[in-house]
Amino acid sequence: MSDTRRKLVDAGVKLMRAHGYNATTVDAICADAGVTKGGFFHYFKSKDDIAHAAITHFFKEKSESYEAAPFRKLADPLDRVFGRLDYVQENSGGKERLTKGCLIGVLSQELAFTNPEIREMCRDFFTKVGADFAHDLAEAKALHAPDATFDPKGLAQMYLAIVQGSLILAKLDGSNEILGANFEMFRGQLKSLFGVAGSKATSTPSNNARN
Amino acid sequence: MSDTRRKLVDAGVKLMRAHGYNATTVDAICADAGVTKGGFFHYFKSKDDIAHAAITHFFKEKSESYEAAPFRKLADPLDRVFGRLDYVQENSGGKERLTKGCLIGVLSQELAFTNPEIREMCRDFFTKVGADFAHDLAEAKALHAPDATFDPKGLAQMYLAIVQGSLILAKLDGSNEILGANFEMFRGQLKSLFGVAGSKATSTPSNNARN
DNA sequence: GCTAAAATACCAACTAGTCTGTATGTTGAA
DNA sequence: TTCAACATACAGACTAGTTGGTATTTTAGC
Repeated sequence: MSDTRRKLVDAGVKLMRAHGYNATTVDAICADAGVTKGGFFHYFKSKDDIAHAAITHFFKEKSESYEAAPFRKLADPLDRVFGRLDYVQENSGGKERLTKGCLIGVLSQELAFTNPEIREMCRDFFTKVGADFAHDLAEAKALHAPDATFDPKGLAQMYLAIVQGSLILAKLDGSNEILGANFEMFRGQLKSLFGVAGSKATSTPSNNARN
Repeated sequence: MSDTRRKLVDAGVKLMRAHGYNATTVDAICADAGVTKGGFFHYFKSKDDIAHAAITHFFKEKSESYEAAPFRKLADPLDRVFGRLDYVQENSGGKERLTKGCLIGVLSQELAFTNPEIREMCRDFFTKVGADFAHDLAEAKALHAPDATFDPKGLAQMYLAIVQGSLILAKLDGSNEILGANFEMFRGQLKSLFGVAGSKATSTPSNNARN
């Protein structure tokens, strides 16, 4: 893969994450990547095209990151559930001034009603991320709370909404504290649903990251 | 207040809700309102200016709507808590094809890093909506669960995140079902936190709206 | 109560600048 | 010499905002 192309995609992801699709100009992407217009249109046939590439790249990067994350190795699925939340928090910027959001969330808001292709790509992203989490939740339910009535897929959707909503609020505060606070509540809800009294899940090694 | 100005603001709210700030052109607002450019710039000194007016109008409209909502009249604060959720659901579009989101959520995503004034207006909106809900939550806590450890303000923030996050996901689905599902989960969490066994809150007259 | 002046409410056409995308040129490697 | 990988320059469309005007309403003097 060409180095120039990669630079352009990186710049596209970075700028669109921060400012959205419409406010990100091709010139700005070129400037950030250190490439001229000719170089840009050599690799992408339109601005729309680089948005597709940005989403694909963003998804791939996140997938690989989460695939290799420490919580994946935990044997107990419920530990993986809580471990995932810790991991998301650790990788969400922390305390320094927040200057980016979720690319998919931003593009969804801006283009869902006008760009069906991008809408489907965003939908696919959330479907896959949600299904991945739901998988752990279902395993954890089978193991720890087989008689509970909650729906793992519904819980995963709730997780997605909390993340995306928290990121919007975090943008306004310029800090990601809100994500941590909301995750802490979500953990409580999960513990309640899984019948964790506060001993099992809270004492696992991966579940004390508070950033 | 001039009728023309009101038409422009209505068009601005409508178009920005659906497409965001940058994708909404002044010409489009004028066309939707049936006014020419000259008319527009007679009432607003810039595009930025009408965004301010749109936020103010949106906030005022929502405030009045919620101030007059039926749940306000309920005596028990916990009933008001659940009644508010019902009310939000009822007024969030329902089943027909979704063509709008939350103006404040959209503008936050797009402008939080580039337009400090609008960022503060959005922040103010969420602060006030959150405080309003937190007020009921605090009263409900004092009455029903004085020994519980949860923080009403934190719960209200969670509520805001769930709404905003659900609206993003709803845009992708073209339906608001996800908001209903997530609210149902949130109700469960609230019941758990307030120690409602399923009898008290679920049997109140206002808490069975499922749309 | 009438009228002239002034302010308000708008309109149509235009400007200056920005944006995406194209057409054409250059360069270095195979 | 050919071709991929860029660069430069520019065309065409679009956008925010301006200008200069006209119709309508409001105000003020008599």
